[in-house]
Amino acid sequence: MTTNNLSAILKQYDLSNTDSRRAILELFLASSSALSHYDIEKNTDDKFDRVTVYRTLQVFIEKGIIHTIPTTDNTVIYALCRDECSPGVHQHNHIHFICGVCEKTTCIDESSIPFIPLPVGYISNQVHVIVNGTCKACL
Amino acid sequence: MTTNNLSAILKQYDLSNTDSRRAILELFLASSSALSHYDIEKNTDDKFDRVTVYRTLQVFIEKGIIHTIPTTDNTVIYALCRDECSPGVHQHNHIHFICGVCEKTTCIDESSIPFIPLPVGYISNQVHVIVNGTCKACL
DNA sequence: ATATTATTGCAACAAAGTTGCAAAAAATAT
DNA sequence: ATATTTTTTGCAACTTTGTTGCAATAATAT
Repeated sequence: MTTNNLSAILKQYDLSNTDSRRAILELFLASSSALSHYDIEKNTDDKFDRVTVYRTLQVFIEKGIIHTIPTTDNTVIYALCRDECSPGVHQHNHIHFICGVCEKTTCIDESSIPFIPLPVGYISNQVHVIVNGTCKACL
Repeated sequence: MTTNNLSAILKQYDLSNTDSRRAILELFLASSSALSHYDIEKNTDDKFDRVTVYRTLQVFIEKGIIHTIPTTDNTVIYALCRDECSPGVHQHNHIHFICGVCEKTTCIDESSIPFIPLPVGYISNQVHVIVNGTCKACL
Protein backbone atom coordinates (compact mmCIF):
# COMPACT_ATOMS: atom_id res chain seq x y z
CA MET A 1 0.00 0.00 0.00
CA THR A 2 1.55 3.28 -1.06
CA THR A 3 1.47 6.43 1.01
CA ASN A 4 -0.60 8.03 -1.73
CA ASN A 5 -3.32 5.45 -1.44
CA LEU A 6 -3.46 5.81 2.31
CA SER A 7 -3.70 9.57 2.03
CA ALA A 8 -6.47 9.23 -0.49
CA ILE A 9 -8.48 7.00 1.82
CA LEU A 10 -8.06 9.43 4.68
CA LYS A 11 -9.17 12.28 2.46
CA GLN A 12 -12.19 10.27 1.39
CA TYR A 13 -13.20 9.99 5.02
CA ASP A 14 -12.53 13.68 5.61
CA LEU A 15 -9.60 13.07 7.91
CA SER A 16 -6.41 15.03 7.96
CA ASN A 17 -3.39 13.26 6.63
CA THR A 18 -1.08 12.48 9.54
CA ASP A 19 1.69 9.97 10.21
CA SER A 20 -0.18 8.02 12.84
CA ARG A 21 -3.38 7.77 10.85
CA ARG A 22 -1.57 6.57 7.76
CA ALA A 23 0.45 4.03 9.75
CA ILE A 24 -2.53 2.62 11.63
CA LEU A 25 -4.72 2.52 8.55
CA GLU A 26 -1.98 0.66 6.73
CA LEU A 27 -1.80 -1.90 9.54
CA PHE A 28 -5.48 -2.65 9.26
CA LEU A 29 -5.35 -2.93 5.49
CA ALA A 30 -2.42 -5.35 5.73
CA SER A 31 -3.89 -7.51 8.49
CA SER A 32 -6.25 -10.37 7.81
CA SER A 33 -7.28 -10.58 11.44
CA ALA A 34 -8.54 -8.14 14.02
CA LEU A 35 -6.04 -6.05 16.00
CA SER A 36 -5.86 -5.09 19.64
CA HIS A 37 -4.61 -1.80 20.93
CA TYR A 38 -1.47 -3.62 22.00
CA ASP A 39 -0.96 -5.12 18.53
CA ILE A 40 -1.18 -1.68 17.04
CA GLU A 41 1.29 -0.10 19.44
CA LYS A 42 3.81 -2.86 18.90
CA ASN A 43 3.42 -3.01 15.14
CA THR A 44 4.15 0.67 14.87
CA ASP A 45 7.31 0.23 16.97
CA ASP A 46 5.86 2.32 19.79
CA LYS A 47 6.36 5.29 17.55
CA PHE A 48 3.08 6.83 18.62
CA ASP A 49 1.88 7.72 22.05
CA ARG A 50 -0.76 5.49 23.64
CA VAL A 51 -3.11 8.40 23.69
CA THR A 52 -2.65 9.02 19.99
CA VAL A 53 -3.46 5.42 19.20
CA TYR A 54 -6.59 5.55 21.33
CA ARG A 55 -7.72 8.75 19.67
CA THR A 56 -6.97 7.48 16.20
CA LEU A 57 -8.98 4.34 16.80
CA GLN A 58 -11.82 6.41 18.16
CA VAL A 59 -11.88 8.63 15.09
CA PHE A 60 -11.72 5.63 12.76
CA ILE A 61 -14.71 4.11 14.53
CA GLU A 62 -16.68 7.35 14.30
CA LYS A 63 -15.97 7.60 10.60
CA GLY A 64 -17.00 4.02 9.96
CA ILE A 65 -13.54 2.81 8.93
CA ILE A 66 -13.15 0.22 11.68
CA HIS A 67 -15.39 -1.43 14.25
CA THR A 68 -14.88 -3.17 17.57
CA ILE A 69 -15.63 -6.85 18.00
CA PRO A 70 -17.12 -8.20 21.25
CA THR A 71 -14.96 -10.91 22.74
CA THR A 72 -15.56 -13.52 25.38
CA ASP A 73 -12.35 -12.78 27.22
CA ASN A 74 -13.14 -9.13 27.22
CA THR A 75 -10.30 -7.69 25.24
CA VAL A 76 -11.11 -4.96 22.76
CA ILE A 77 -10.20 -5.77 19.20
CA TYR A 78 -10.70 -3.74 16.07
CA ALA A 79 -11.21 -4.68 12.45
CA LEU A 80 -11.86 -2.90 9.16
CA CYS A 81 -15.48 -2.41 8.30
CA ARG A 82 -16.48 -4.46 5.27
CA ASP A 83 -20.02 -3.47 4.53
CA GLU A 84 -21.54 -0.10 4.11
CA CYS A 85 -20.71 1.61 7.38
CA SER A 86 -20.94 5.37 7.47
CA PRO A 87 -20.03 7.98 10.08
CA GLY A 88 -22.07 7.25 13.17
CA VAL A 89 -23.77 4.16 11.77
CA HIS A 90 -22.20 0.74 11.91
CA GLN A 91 -23.91 -2.15 10.19
CA HIS A 92 -22.14 -5.46 9.99
CA ASN A 93 -23.67 -8.40 8.39
CA HIS A 94 -20.86 -10.86 8.81
CA ILE A 95 -19.94 -13.11 11.70
CA HIS A 96 -16.75 -13.05 13.72
CA PHE A 97 -14.67 -16.12 14.25
CA ILE A 98 -12.24 -16.50 17.14
CA CYS A 99 -9.72 -19.30 16.89
CA GLY A 100 -8.86 -20.86 20.23
CA VAL A 101 -5.46 -22.01 18.99
CA CYS A 102 -3.88 -19.02 17.24
CA GLU A 103 -6.15 -16.60 19.11
CA LYS A 104 -6.81 -14.69 15.93
CA THR A 105 -10.16 -13.15 15.21
CA THR A 106 -11.30 -12.94 11.63
CA CYS A 107 -14.38 -11.69 9.86
CA ILE A 108 -16.13 -14.46 7.95
CA ASP A 109 -17.56 -12.76 4.90
CA GLU A 110 -19.02 -15.98 3.60
CA SER A 111 -21.57 -16.31 6.39
CA SER A 112 -24.15 -13.69 7.12
CA ILE A 113 -26.02 -13.00 10.34
CA PRO A 114 -29.15 -15.15 10.57
CA PHE A 115 -32.53 -13.78 11.56
CA ILE A 116 -32.95 -13.96 15.31
CA PRO A 117 -36.56 -14.26 16.48
CA LEU A 118 -37.22 -12.31 19.69
CA PRO A 119 -40.09 -12.45 22.16
CA VAL A 120 -42.89 -9.94 21.65
CA GLY A 121 -41.94 -6.49 22.85
CA TYR A 122 -38.26 -6.64 22.04
CA ILE A 123 -36.76 -4.60 19.21
CA SER A 124 -33.49 -5.55 17.60
CA ASN A 125 -31.01 -2.96 16.37
CA GLN A 126 -27.91 -4.91 15.69
CA VAL A 127 -26.93 -8.55 16.05
CA HIS A 128 -23.44 -9.82 16.76
CA VAL A 129 -22.47 -13.41 16.20
CA ILE A 130 -19.19 -14.63 17.62
CA VAL A 131 -18.10 -18.15 16.87
CA ASN A 132 -15.35 -19.72 18.95
CA GLY A 133 -13.57 -22.67 17.47
CA THR A 134 -10.58 -23.71 15.41
CA CYS A 135 -9.68 -22.00 12.16
CA LYS A 136 -8.57 -23.45 8.87
CA ALA A 137 -4.89 -22.75 9.48
CA CYS A 138 -4.83 -24.39 12.92
CA LEU A 139 -6.64 -27.63 12.18
CA MET B 1 -33.40 -17.49 49.28
CA THR B 2 -32.41 -18.84 52.65
CA THR B 3 -28.84 -19.24 53.81
CA ASN B 4 -29.41 -22.98 53.90
CA ASN B 5 -30.30 -23.10 50.24
CA LEU B 6 -27.26 -21.08 49.30
CA SER B 7 -25.01 -23.34 51.34
CA ALA B 8 -26.52 -26.37 49.69
CA ILE B 9 -25.82 -25.00 46.23
CA LEU B 10 -22.22 -24.24 47.15
CA LYS B 11 -21.81 -27.74 48.53
CA GLN B 12 -23.26 -29.17 45.35
CA TYR B 13 -20.54 -27.42 43.41
CA ASP B 14 -17.90 -28.55 45.86
CA LEU B 15 -17.19 -25.07 47.15
CA SER B 16 -16.57 -24.15 50.74
CA ASN B 17 -19.30 -22.22 52.42
CA THR B 18 -18.13 -18.65 52.95
CA ASP B 19 -19.80 -15.29 53.47
CA SER B 20 -18.71 -13.81 50.17
CA ARG B 21 -19.68 -16.81 48.10
CA ARG B 22 -23.13 -16.99 49.67
CA ALA B 23 -23.69 -13.26 49.22
CA ILE B 24 -22.56 -13.17 45.60
CA LEU B 25 -24.47 -16.31 44.69
CA GLU B 26 -27.58 -14.81 46.25
CA LEU B 27 -27.17 -11.67 44.15
CA PHE B 28 -27.09 -13.68 40.95
CA LEU B 29 -30.09 -15.74 41.93
CA ALA B 30 -32.04 -12.60 42.72
CA SER B 31 -31.09 -10.68 39.60
CA SER B 32 -32.93 -10.99 36.32
CA SER B 33 -30.15 -9.30 34.40
CA ALA B 34 -26.42 -9.76 34.13
CA LEU B 35 -24.13 -8.15 36.69
CA SER B 36 -20.85 -6.32 36.38
CA HIS B 37 -18.05 -6.47 38.89
CA TYR B 38 -19.06 -2.99 39.95
CA ASP B 39 -22.70 -4.02 40.46
CA ILE B 40 -21.58 -6.84 42.67
CA GLU B 41 -19.30 -4.71 44.82
CA LYS B 42 -22.00 -2.10 45.33
CA ASN B 43 -24.80 -4.55 45.97
CA THR B 44 -22.80 -6.16 48.71
CA ASP B 45 -22.17 -2.77 50.32
CA ASP B 46 -18.44 -2.98 49.64
CA LYS B 47 -18.33 -5.60 52.35
CA PHE B 48 -15.87 -7.69 50.41
CA ASP B 49 -12.52 -6.77 49.03
CA ARG B 50 -12.21 -6.22 45.28
CA VAL B 51 -9.80 -9.11 45.12
CA THR B 52 -12.25 -11.41 46.85
CA VAL B 53 -14.97 -10.53 44.39
CA TYR B 54 -12.67 -11.18 41.46
CA ARG B 55 -11.62 -14.51 42.87
CA THR B 56 -15.16 -15.55 43.69
CA LEU B 57 -16.31 -14.76 40.16
CA GLN B 58 -13.40 -16.70 38.77
CA VAL B 59 -14.24 -19.75 40.85
CA PHE B 60 -17.92 -19.53 39.91
CA ILE B 61 -16.97 -19.47 36.25
CA GLU B 62 -14.67 -22.46 36.63
CA LYS B 63 -17.40 -24.43 38.35
CA GLY B 64 -19.95 -23.59 35.69
CA ILE B 65 -22.19 -21.51 37.95
CA ILE B 66 -21.88 -18.28 36.01
CA HIS B 67 -20.56 -17.22 32.62
CA THR B 68 -19.31 -13.99 31.09
CA ILE B 69 -21.20 -12.31 28.28
CA PRO B 70 -19.35 -10.56 25.46
CA THR B 71 -20.45 -6.95 25.15
CA THR B 72 -20.09 -4.38 22.43
CA ASP B 73 -18.85 -1.68 24.77
CA ASN B 74 -16.38 -4.08 26.24
CA THR B 75 -17.45 -4.25 29.83
CA VAL B 76 -17.38 -7.63 31.51
CA ILE B 77 -20.72 -8.84 32.74
CA TYR B 78 -21.64 -12.09 34.41
CA ALA B 79 -24.82 -14.12 34.48
CA LEU B 80 -26.01 -17.42 35.92
CA CYS B 81 -25.63 -20.39 33.64
CA ARG B 82 -28.98 -21.75 32.54
CA ASP B 83 -28.19 -24.85 30.57
CA GLU B 84 -26.00 -27.75 31.36
CA CYS B 85 -22.67 -26.15 32.16
CA SER B 86 -20.15 -28.14 34.09
CA PRO B 87 -16.74 -27.37 35.56
CA GLY B 88 -14.51 -26.32 32.69
CA VAL B 89 -17.18 -26.61 30.01
CA HIS B 90 -19.59 -23.84 29.25
CA GLN B 91 -22.40 -24.42 26.79
CA HIS B 92 -25.04 -21.77 26.34
CA ASN B 93 -27.80 -22.18 23.92
CA HIS B 94 -29.60 -18.94 24.50
CA ILE B 95 -29.04 -15.48 23.11
CA HIS B 96 -28.12 -12.38 25.06
CA PHE B 97 -30.04 -9.18 24.72
CA ILE B 98 -28.58 -5.80 25.59
CA CYS B 99 -31.04 -2.94 25.97
CA GLY B 100 -29.62 0.39 24.83
CA VAL B 101 -31.98 2.31 27.09
CA CYS B 102 -31.77 0.65 30.51
CA GLU B 103 -28.39 -0.88 29.68
CA LYS B 104 -29.49 -4.17 31.15
CA THR B 105 -28.39 -7.43 29.65
CA THR B 106 -30.74 -10.37 29.87
CA CYS B 107 -30.70 -13.95 28.70
CA ILE B 108 -33.51 -14.68 26.25
CA ASP B 109 -34.47 -18.25 26.97
CA GLU B 110 -37.18 -18.22 24.34
CA SER B 111 -34.77 -17.98 21.42
CA SER B 112 -32.08 -20.48 20.76
CA ILE B 113 -28.85 -20.08 18.86
CA PRO B 114 -29.37 -20.72 15.15
CA PHE B 115 -27.07 -22.92 13.11
CA ILE B 116 -24.20 -20.88 11.70
CA PRO B 117 -22.73 -22.24 8.48
CA LEU B 118 -18.96 -21.81 8.28
CA PRO B 119 -16.56 -22.06 5.35
CA VAL B 120 -14.85 -25.43 4.85
CA GLY B 121 -12.02 -25.99 7.30
CA TYR B 122 -13.49 -24.09 10.22
CA ILE B 123 -14.72 -25.89 13.31
CA SER B 124 -17.22 -24.32 15.67
CA ASN B 125 -17.07 -24.85 19.42
CA GLN B 126 -19.41 -22.32 20.82
CA VAL B 127 -21.55 -19.59 19.31
CA HIS B 128 -22.46 -16.35 21.03
CA VAL B 129 -25.31 -14.22 19.81
CA ILE B 130 -25.64 -10.72 21.20
CA VAL B 131 -28.62 -8.65 20.20
CA ASN B 132 -28.55 -4.91 20.84
CA GLY B 133 -31.89 -3.17 20.88
CA THR B 134 -34.69 -2.01 23.11
CA CYS B 135 -36.27 -4.28 25.68
CA LYS B 136 -39.90 -4.81 26.57
CA ALA B 137 -39.75 -2.58 29.63
CA CYS B 138 -38.16 0.36 27.81
CA LEU B 139 -40.36 0.53 24.72
C1' DA C 1 4.50 32.42 3.58
C1' DT C 2 1.41 33.11 7.16
C1' DA C 3 -2.74 32.40 9.88
C1' DT C 4 -5.93 29.20 11.43
C1' DT C 5 -7.31 24.87 12.86
C1' DA C 6 -6.57 20.17 14.10
C1' DT C 7 -3.57 16.75 16.01
C1' DT C 8 0.04 15.07 18.88
C1' DG C 9 2.71 13.98 23.08
C1' DC C 10 3.41 14.71 27.77
C1' DA C 11 2.03 14.53 32.49
C1' DA C 12 -1.05 13.32 35.65
C1' DC C 13 -4.73 10.75 36.83
C1' DA C 14 -8.61 7.11 37.26
C1' DA C 15 -10.25 2.60 36.72
C1' DA C 16 -9.67 -2.30 36.20
C1' DG C 17 -7.33 -6.28 37.17
C1' DT C 18 -3.32 -9.20 39.25
C1' DT C 19 0.08 -11.25 42.65
C1' DG C 20 2.35 -12.56 47.05
C1' DC C 21 1.74 -13.16 51.61
C1' DA C 22 0.22 -13.16 56.41
C1' DA C 23 -4.12 -13.47 59.06
C1' DA C 24 -8.56 -15.45 59.49
C1' DA C 25 -12.03 -18.69 58.63
C1' DA C 26 -13.70 -23.26 57.07
C1' DA C 27 -13.18 -28.09 56.70
C1' DT C 28 -11.21 -32.20 58.46
C1' DA C 29 -9.21 -35.24 61.87
C1' DT C 30 -8.57 -36.38 66.69
C1' DA D 1 -15.30 -30.19 71.53
C1' DT D 2 -10.66 -29.18 70.26
C1' DA D 3 -6.64 -29.25 67.52
C1' DT D 4 -4.75 -29.54 62.94
C1' DT D 5 -4.80 -28.90 58.18
C1' DT D 6 -6.43 -26.65 54.28
C1' DT D 7 -8.70 -23.04 52.03
C1' DT D 8 -10.08 -18.40 51.67
C1' DT D 9 -9.75 -13.62 52.71
C1' DG D 10 -7.88 -8.87 52.95
C1' DC D 11 -4.10 -5.90 52.57
C1' DA D 12 -0.39 -3.75 50.08
C1' DA D 13 1.83 -3.07 46.13
C1' DC D 14 1.87 -3.26 41.41
C1' DT D 15 0.56 -3.62 36.27
C1' DT D 16 -2.40 -2.69 32.62
C1' DT D 17 -5.86 -0.09 30.39
C1' DG D 18 -8.06 3.94 29.41
C1' DT D 19 -8.99 9.21 30.10
C1' DT D 20 -8.31 14.40 30.41
C1' DG D 21 -6.14 19.06 30.09
C1' DC D 22 -2.85 21.60 27.95
C1' DA D 23 1.15 23.37 25.49
C1' DA D 24 3.83 22.26 21.34
C1' DT D 25 3.67 20.71 16.82
C1' DA D 26 1.98 19.64 12.34
C1' DA D 27 -1.59 20.02 8.70
C1' DT D 28 -4.77 22.67 6.12
C1' DA D 29 -6.56 26.97 4.27
C1' DT D 30 -5.74 31.79 2.91
